[in-house]
Amino acid sequence: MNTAMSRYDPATIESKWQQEWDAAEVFQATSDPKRPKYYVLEMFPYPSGNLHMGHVRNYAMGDVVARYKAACGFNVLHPMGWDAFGLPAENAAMERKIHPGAWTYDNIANMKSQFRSLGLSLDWSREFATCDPEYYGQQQALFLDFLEKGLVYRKAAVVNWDPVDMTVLANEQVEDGRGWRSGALVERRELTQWFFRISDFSDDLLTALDGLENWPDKVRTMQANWIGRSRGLRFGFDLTTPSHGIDKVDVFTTRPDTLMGASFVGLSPDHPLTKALEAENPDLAAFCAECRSVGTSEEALEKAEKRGMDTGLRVRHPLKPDWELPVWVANFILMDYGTGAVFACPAHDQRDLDFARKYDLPVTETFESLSDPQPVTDKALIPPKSEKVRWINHFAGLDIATGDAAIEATIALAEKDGWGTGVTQFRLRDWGLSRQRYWGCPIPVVHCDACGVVPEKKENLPVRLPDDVSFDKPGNPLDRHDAWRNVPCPSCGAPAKRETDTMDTFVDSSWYFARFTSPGAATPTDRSEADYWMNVDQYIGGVEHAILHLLYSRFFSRAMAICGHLPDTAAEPFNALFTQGMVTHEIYQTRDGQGRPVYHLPAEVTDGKLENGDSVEVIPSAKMSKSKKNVVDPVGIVDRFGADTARWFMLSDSPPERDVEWTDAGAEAAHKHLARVWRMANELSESLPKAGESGAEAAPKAVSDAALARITARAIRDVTDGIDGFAFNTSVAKLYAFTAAIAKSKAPDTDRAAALSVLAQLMAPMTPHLAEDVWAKLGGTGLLANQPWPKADQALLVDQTVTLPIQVNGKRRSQLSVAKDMPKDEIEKLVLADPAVQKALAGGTPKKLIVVPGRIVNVVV
RNA sequence: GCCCGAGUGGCGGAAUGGUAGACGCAGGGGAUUCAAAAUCCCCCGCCGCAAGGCGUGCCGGUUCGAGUCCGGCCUCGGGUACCA
Repeated sequence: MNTAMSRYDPATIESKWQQEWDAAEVFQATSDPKRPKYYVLEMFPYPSGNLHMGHVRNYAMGDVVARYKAACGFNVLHPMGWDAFGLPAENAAMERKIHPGAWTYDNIANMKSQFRSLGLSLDWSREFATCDPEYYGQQQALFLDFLEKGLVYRKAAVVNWDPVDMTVLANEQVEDGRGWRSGALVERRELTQWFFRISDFSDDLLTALDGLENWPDKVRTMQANWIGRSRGLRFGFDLTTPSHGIDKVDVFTTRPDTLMGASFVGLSPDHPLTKALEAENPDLAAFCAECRSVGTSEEALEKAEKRGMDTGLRVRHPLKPDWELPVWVANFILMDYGTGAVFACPAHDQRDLDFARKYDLPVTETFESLSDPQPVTDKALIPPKSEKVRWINHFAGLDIATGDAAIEATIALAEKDGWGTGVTQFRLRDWGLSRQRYWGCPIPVVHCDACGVVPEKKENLPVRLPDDVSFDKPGNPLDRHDAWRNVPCPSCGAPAKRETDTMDTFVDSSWYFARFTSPGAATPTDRSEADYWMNVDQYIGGVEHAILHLLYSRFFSRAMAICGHLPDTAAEPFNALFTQGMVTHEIYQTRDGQGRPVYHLPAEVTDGKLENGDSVEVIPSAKMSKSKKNVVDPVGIVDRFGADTARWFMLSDSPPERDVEWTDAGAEAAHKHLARVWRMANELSESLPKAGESGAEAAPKAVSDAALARITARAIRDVTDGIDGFAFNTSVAKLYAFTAAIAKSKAPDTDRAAALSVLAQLMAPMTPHLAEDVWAKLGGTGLLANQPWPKADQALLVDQTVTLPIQVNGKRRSQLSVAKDMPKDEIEKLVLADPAVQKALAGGTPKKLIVVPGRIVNVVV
């Protein structure tokens, strides 16, 4: 026997079958109205330079679905591209003096070759990068269409400004209120920026969530909370003395029923009245400057210590004009929500209560608990709005009522008496898309002194990014690129200037799925292709995208449908969503001379020690990240074990929606198993008739051995159920068991070969190269990638007898093997005769006897 | 801070409200081998000699029966609108 031929050698078989698939163009998708389509998409990657294990897991899952659906007869679209604009390229440009485009395309080339080694069933003919002018040009066309439909507008908004680097910072570039490079305290600066009118769609985006039945509930809940519809009252507090031409402070509240518990009126540091007061009050100005120095992120604002300052102004209570309330500026009031001003009711709001205690402001209860009437001390009384409470001196005459009823009564009263209006408010804000950066899609407008903001003409698209830029100075290189900026006005022809802001990269990823249906089209989409392929039938990606990316994409699909680029049926673009967990790894750490942590790559650590013998501290698993050096490079794993092993391991053990820990031992076990399957096929192939010999055409078709046939039928059912239910880990477990059963079976080799062929088919979505090799060795005809999915023989799935566990008082004491359809009374007789039951009864009769047919028996004594 | 998840043996995990721990790893024992690697077989939640008891992050509840449902916590993770 030739030893080279008797060992599982993934390097050889993987490249062999990849070439076969390419040559046969198995994965190229062509629209065909006569066939049912299936569009499977994994969130496309950012081209950071290298694939990581999270990618392998994500794309292995998508590949399982794609290959499985193809085997089930669908015309499958499974494309791939690159989310290629973004900050890291500009950082690389600054740090390494390399053009962001060159850096990005190098990374893409590198990652693509890594992708190809994984043997994914991708249609590479549809590949594009969002930084390709052909792509972003169409994105600019979409922007102009949105502009025409009134879906985009400009308004002032605040950004993080680094006064030393003279540049706008992303939230992640702000650390403890300071710029990450300069260390300077950040300031909030107001700029005029472009916004998508996503908030016009708030109601629709919220109610349509109900129809997304194949989305995880958690994602729908998160989106619903994010959109945040709330019913409340908008009304004004009159100032006792008008200030700076302002005589009234408008507030929005979801708890107007607690108005009699009002303690003070609070203003955002960014409220117009605050700003007016600041000009003449240096203390207030200093306080507001401090409030603004924490940056713009909601997290930083909310986590900051709750602080405030009395403005000295007073307002009248709308229900009792002789009741005056102080007006405070407080750092926890957001200008972006409601009116940027609130009234505080400390008795029924924890944050207000903490604030009131700190500044010694009054705390007045407006209702008390029915079950436990206690005065509020340091814990606000906040029962569910559906719970009945006792009202104290309620202005609408309520006594015992729920919060919900009191809110509606208050709104009705306010509207009747004309001092307030019931409104439905959404938390969702319009989507600011302007970015003061180079490496993004240019916003295709021109600023003309005479004509104002003028859209670029569509025939002039794409507005290309200039290549000759430098990153040696802070700020956006487009701002100082006069040759690029200075253009004639598209409308009047006079000298004008291009917009130098580029688009948020979330725009790029909000429609790429639509572009994949016709990546070369001269318009954003080709409607016949989009009509055929949309929607995405299965979308797969990280749960970290649960809100922003998915919500923006839902908005974009609606907007594209309005502009005619997508059918109305694609307003919800993703029929089913699956969110997979992260890949984690232990972290290995030592300390340097100053006690600072030093991290080490897993590859540098053997048995808890470095090469020089130093032992490392093992920190529990965390998401793989470069800075913690707990990354496992897929390239190394593919070189060592093959792509099939990497894929198999990433699909085994952990449920796909949960995090998975990478361990070397697990990878080795996966490899061992694949080698075992290959070996079995190799051995069996030698005992089968060789091609050309008599009987060779009688390649294995069906398993005739009764026991093995039953096992095979069950394996088909169980593995299929696992794939259908996105429980790939249980499919893998069943495949392990099926393999062991074939190995143990005493059935004739032809039967075992037939069973092994089925195993290959079932493994094909996960380990496609190995499966092809086994299939071919066992005499399978054609490419396995083109074979239909095996069908389980239903007759073999039915059990004739069933084992019933017998519980006494809920604890298992015995069991009983009975015919599947034995009547209840017969089972009861057998149960009562059981020695363990007899013993428990001790001569008495059971209080209760529960028989759940086919499942369990419980005797209550 | 707020929103959303997750927590089961030494480890990853399985389990329509119905025998907790499938399958895999690690560990132990054995077979094969001159020896090893590789491979194959068996055992394997904890305490206990045993009978038996205890066990799904913690406390309580519903139920004949709870890992699963409900209430209250704890810890870890994701998001928090300019990271993608």
